[in-house]
Amino acid sequence: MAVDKFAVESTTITAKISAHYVDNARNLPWRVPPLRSAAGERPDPYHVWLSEVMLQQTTVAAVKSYFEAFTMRWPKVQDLAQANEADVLAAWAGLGYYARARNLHKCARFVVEELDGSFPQNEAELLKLPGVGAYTAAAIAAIAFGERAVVVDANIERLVARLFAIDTPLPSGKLEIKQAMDKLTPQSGAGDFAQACMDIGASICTAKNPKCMLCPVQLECRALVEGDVERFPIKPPKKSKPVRKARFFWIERDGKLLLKPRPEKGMLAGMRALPSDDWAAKRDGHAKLPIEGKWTIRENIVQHSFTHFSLEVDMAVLEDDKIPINIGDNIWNDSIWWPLETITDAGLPTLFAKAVKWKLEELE
DNA sequence: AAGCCGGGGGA
DNA sequence: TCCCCAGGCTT
Repeated sequence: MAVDKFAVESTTITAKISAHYVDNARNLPWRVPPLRSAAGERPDPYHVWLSEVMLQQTTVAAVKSYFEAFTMRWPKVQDLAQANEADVLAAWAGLGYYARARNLHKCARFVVEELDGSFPQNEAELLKLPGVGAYTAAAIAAIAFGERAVVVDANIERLVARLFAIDTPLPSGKLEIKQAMDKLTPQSGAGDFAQACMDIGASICTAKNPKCMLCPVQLECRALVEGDVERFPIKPPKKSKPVRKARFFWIERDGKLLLKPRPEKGMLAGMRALPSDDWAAKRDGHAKLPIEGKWTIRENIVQHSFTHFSLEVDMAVLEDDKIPINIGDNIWNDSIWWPLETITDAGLPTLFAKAVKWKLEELE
């Protein structure tokens, strides 16, 4: 009778990764340490959900302070559900991908109003929540509720592709990777196993310069045998990033700065911002000044890089000292005069925060 | 399947 | 500099 060597290998890998986790787990604010987890303790589903959403395409280092701030300010999902969306967006400022903050708030309200404040306890129901996709649903089900869900994030994708030398280019290769992870995932303790894999992906099986000598499954790794670990996973070629230009408008009166919320769709949707030309609509060079007056143009005050383009920013400063108080309403119907002393509370996305910082330092 | 959506940290 | 990250949603 033929032995499934693949299955034997998977069993060994699972055991070694699980054992490694006991002594090498990262200590993270939203995580129950492995020994307490093995004793049956589970993390607060609200904390798991919040951290998972924050961690989407975002590093642990960037998330930590935001997680602490959110849980301090909104200790329970009911608190978050009662918050104003504008406050949630402002608290999210700097983390990026702001649709996450909108969906977070929407999801909190749904859980409180429709589910009596309890998160769904299985992968299929979690998947229906706004902002919860395939990865996040599996992660919450496994980590918070102990379901045997197959978790695949970028760390696990890399680790598994290397372990089995899966050379099907992504995204097609995702299916094979998920099937391999399915074989690795234990019947119980799927949450800790997923977190163990993610820790290895983050600290050992890194995209560049992997530390294979520290890896608990180096003997089982086919990519290491082949001698080119970094080749996996195979990714499609990256596209070039165009450089675009934007112009911001600095309109100040009595120590207050005129802000204009972004449109509800597109870049930085719904966030408070400096008034600007319509750079986000790929209409560079249409920097028509919003009102008549004495403007000075400061060239290239800020550079900023987004996912699919980078931006060079000019700032037009209105030097008129008799700006009408209702100037904003004359041009836009939703502008705000914000006191410069508390501008850091305005929740400006980093792009605009950089520009404000430049202007305030320029005055010194 | 491909495009859109931020920002920071590490090398 | 470039690369990548505990992805999801829309088209």
